Amino acid sequence: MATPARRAYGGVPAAQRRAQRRAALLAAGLDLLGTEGQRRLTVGALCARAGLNERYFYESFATCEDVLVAVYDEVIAELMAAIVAAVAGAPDDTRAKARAAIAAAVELLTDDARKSRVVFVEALATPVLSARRADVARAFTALLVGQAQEFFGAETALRVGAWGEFAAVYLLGGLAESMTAWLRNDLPVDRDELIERSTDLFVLVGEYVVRRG
Amino acid sequence: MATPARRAYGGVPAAQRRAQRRAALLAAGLDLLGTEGQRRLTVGALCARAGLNERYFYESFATCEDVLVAVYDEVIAELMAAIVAAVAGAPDDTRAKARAAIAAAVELLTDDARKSRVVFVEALATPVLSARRADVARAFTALLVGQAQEFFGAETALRVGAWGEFAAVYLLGGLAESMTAWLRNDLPVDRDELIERSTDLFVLVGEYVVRRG
DNA sequence: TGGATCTGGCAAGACCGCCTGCCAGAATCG
DNA sequence: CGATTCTGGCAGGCGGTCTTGCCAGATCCA
Repeated sequence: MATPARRAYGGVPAAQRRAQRRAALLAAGLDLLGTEGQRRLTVGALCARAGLNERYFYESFATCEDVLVAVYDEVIAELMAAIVAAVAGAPDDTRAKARAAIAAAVELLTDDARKSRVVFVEALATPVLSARRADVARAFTALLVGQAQEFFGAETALRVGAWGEFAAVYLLGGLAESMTAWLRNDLPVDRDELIERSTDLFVLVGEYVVRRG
Repeated sequence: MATPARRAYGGVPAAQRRAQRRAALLAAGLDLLGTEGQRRLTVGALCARAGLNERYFYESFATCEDVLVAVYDEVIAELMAAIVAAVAGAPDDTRAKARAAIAAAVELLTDDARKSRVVFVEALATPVLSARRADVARAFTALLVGQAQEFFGAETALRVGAWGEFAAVYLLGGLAESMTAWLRNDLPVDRDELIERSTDLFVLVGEYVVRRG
């Protein structure tokens, strides 16, 4: 902007108006990305859905890719926070912790199909996001392995090593695929069964890895 | 074409030339889709990579989406054929059959990273392909459930039902995620271990479903 | 050899998205 | 009130893609 915002307008200070516009763009970004997909995430569509003039796009972002990244990071942060909170609030028991984490993820991502599309579909296809998704996958794998170590003890953890990481990747991939299949109505179970049976598989595989590692 | 091909040229009959051009476009399509992604799959790029004039695109396809679908179908057909052949040639034993199928899929998709990208990435993001991918996922799930029924018997299969389908989706999702993680060098195992450990998990989950179904 | 067909190259017109710049009206501050 | 700033709308140059049409040279068939 040639003339940076300084003055209050409509009783709202300049900094807050900027923040509101940025938030409106992000909300529009989640909407577009989660329904139409990355191909339709254009400056024009974004501003039209946000009810803003195109000029204001460049006030908050330089390119559409920046919006892509910001939307993705927002959803991932929300997901991480929900999982961490759920695990912290669950009873001190392997299965209860696992169930709480799975339930938090499933509920967040199936309550809002846009978020699930962002995480499971759009994150893969765009170059900028795929690198980020790899980081996220590593983080979730580490989180899962770390949780398992807390319950099975550090000595067993040492034995587990690559096997544990491999199993964690499998479980996360299976959870992702089962969520997308469920959202397509391709899994003849209700959401509670989805959570319960996923927990069963997490526990089964976790115990198997410890036993055999 | 205003004047349909009739005459031989360069010693090659018209129908064969058409088929060669179509095949060249499909090869270019796999190349572009598997490296650059759907965004770069344009008429111009396709014909440039195929060494053809843009006019010839419309001889074999009406839109770029048609190329997308043809490339995807080709890869899936190849994958299905490799799996079916591997299963048919394997010893009559649960684990051997499972291992053969997994090895065939892993080898085909990791030998050619373009195919893995088409199947695991591009198939999700494009509307035309995502519907197709859902069909493919159902087919693979049915194939896996069917194979399991052959070994555990029809009576147990009846008990298994939705549980078996759910577990099959999980295993296929896990296999997909582990392959993409392996291709990113995020799994500290070699390809034989990837196959062997995947087989372990398939057998583990399969037996669990039958036991508990 | 002459006419028909095949081939690659090219360009034009249309559409779409990007990004900048200009404008008039509304709201604010001194 | 007057000057400044904020706001939405819009137009235009730029680049990319699509699709059709034309052309000249190469090749084939009669």
